[in-house]
Amino acid sequence: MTEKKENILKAALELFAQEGFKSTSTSKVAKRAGVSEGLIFRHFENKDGLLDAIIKEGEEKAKLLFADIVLDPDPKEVIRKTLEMGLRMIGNKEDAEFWKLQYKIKWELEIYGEHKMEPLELALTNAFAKLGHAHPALEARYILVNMDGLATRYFLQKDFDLQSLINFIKTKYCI
Amino acid sequence: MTEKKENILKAALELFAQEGFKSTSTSKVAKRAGVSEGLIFRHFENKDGLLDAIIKEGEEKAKLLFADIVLDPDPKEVIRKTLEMGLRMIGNKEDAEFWKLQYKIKWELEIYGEHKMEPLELALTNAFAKLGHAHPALEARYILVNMDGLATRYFLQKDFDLQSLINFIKTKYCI
Amino acid sequence: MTEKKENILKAALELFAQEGFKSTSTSKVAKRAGVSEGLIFRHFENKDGLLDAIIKEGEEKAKLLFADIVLDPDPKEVIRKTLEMGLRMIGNKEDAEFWKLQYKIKWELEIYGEHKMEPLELALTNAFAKLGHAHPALEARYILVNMDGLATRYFLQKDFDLQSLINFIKTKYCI
Amino acid sequence: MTEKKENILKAALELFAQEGFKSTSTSKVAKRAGVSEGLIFRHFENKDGLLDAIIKEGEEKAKLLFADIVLDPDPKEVIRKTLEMGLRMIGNKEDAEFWKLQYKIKWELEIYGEHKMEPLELALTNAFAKLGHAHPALEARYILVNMDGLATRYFLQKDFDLQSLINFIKTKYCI
DNA sequence: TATGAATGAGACTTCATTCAT
DNA sequence: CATGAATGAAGTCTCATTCAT
Repeated sequence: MTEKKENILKAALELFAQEGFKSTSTSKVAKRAGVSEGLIFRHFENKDGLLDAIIKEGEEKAKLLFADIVLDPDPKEVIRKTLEMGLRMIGNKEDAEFWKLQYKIKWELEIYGEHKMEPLELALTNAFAKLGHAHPALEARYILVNMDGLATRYFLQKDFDLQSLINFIKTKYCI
Repeated sequence: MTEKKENILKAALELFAQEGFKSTSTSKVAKRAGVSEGLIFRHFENKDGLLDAIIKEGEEKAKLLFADIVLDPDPKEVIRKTLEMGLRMIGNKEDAEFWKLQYKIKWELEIYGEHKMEPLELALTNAFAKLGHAHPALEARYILVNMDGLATRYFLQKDFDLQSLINFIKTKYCI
Repeated sequence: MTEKKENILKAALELFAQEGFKSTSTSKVAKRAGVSEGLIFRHFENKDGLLDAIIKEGEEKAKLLFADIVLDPDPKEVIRKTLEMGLRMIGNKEDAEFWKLQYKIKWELEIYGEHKMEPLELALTNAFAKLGHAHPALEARYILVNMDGLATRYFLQKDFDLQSLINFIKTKYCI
Repeated sequence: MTEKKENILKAALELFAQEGFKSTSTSKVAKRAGVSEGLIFRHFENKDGLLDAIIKEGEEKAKLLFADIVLDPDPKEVIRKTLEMGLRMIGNKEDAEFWKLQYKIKWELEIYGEHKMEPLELALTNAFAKLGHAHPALEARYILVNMDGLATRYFLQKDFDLQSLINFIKTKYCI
């Protein structure tokens, strides 16, 4: 991957996350990447191809993040790590941008990509079962739905206090 | 409000909800509304004005919905009604479209409109306080964050079972 | 048909005939027509649509031209008119442009449109049969192939003397 | 001439003949030739240079073809060979492509290259004179115009029966 | 000789908006 | 109130050509 190609990906990620996919013109991306507009098409064929490349990169990131949670044998840890996933997602500016884009894209393109969450949901179901909960599958889904709610708020509500709400939720799960 | 003006609003609501604001051209709106393109601008000045009109209509709807909840003196009822709000939102096709649009717009324009939720959050805080919860404000926020998560899933995940998850949450609040 | 729409058709005909379809940009057409580029697409949807419109106009013209020949009961007249068709095609600048375009398009798009010639070929076959020729169908085809050759030369060879060659051919058919 | 240079010429000939000069991008040529795009410019300077090279090759081929006709002392043979030239042009796929390109180029660039035909026209004039025709120059031109008509039909009309029409023309010249 | 990344100009097309009717 | 022709800016994408390697 050449440096310019990486610049394009980075610029596109930033702009798509800030202004949305449709609202970001390829010329804006090129300008921010310090690159001729044509180069975008040489490397990614399409504007859609550029988006795909970003999403693909995202799936890799998500896999890594999930792997650490899913493979933990301690059920309490699985739950704790899931809840803290949100905080890790926004640890640095680049990560935050990346995850914000994931949600923006979901809404703009209306694809949830539930299959990506499946391993995590299964691991959580398992964890809740081990801990003796009556409806482990529902508990698992519930906690993940929570994460979507938190993301919605964190990314859209300027002064949203993510940290304290996550702490509060943790107390609910006795963590 | 003339019939044509209403057609425009209806067409715009449908299209904005389906394809997003940016992706919907005024000509598409006009075509679906069975109206000349110019008429949109006579009635709403610009495309943004059309969106504003739709959002404004939305606030009215939301106020009505919230009023019923906020004014209930029974704290358990406040919580129950809040949880069931989601089901009411999607009772008919038009309502579902309307609420889906609200979320799409939020993500596309990145305005959460937290002020609209304030009365409801206060009422919930109050309710949890009456019921003796330790952190009524956090409980209130938590439950609303949940609603956003549910909406995210319901609108984006094709086979999401909203009903059973709401029922499950109700049991958590002993309702 | 508004005046501007006609200007577009006229400008496009001229430019397509002079420089070819592919080599003529829509912006050039718009400029020559004294019209905004967007208007071309409002009226004709596509650059291809613009070409189609021109071709369709052409078919009408050709029909009129052929009708006069085909309907003549005198076989000698049918042949004479066919041979002189070439001269009529180039009677004025606009007609010449039009017919030149027809040939340019044929070669650029590789569609001969043989069905358009069928009535004429039949009429000629008939005429040669009446005159007692041994192979009327071949004579008919031969004379039409000649016309294509004449057009090729007339439009591509700067100093080609169409008139005298047509006169010469006429003597071959004793006309 | 290196192998790659020949590949380029071959690919360009094929593509220019199929899709036209303007419609064929240098990148398409490079791809079909299995060569980097830059190499085209190293060998031919520009796209026009590539076309020139192809045309120049064509003139050589035409010279060879004409030489055999022009040098024949028997006037009947000159005429016969001229008439059969068409069939020889399309003997194999590569030849057909080559000659088709010559015509496509003529129409796309509007250069007839009449000088190339001059020797042949003179030889034909001579032949018709020897045979005692009244207007040998016109006869010569007429027969060549016919060839252009035949080429037009053969290359553009899918089901055109070249052979039988050439045979028919031969009978006209008592050959 | 040969590659392939990179460019800049320009192609076709869309779209919000204006305006005469 | 309503139409629809018309515009100009901007959007996505293509392409001949250059250049460092």
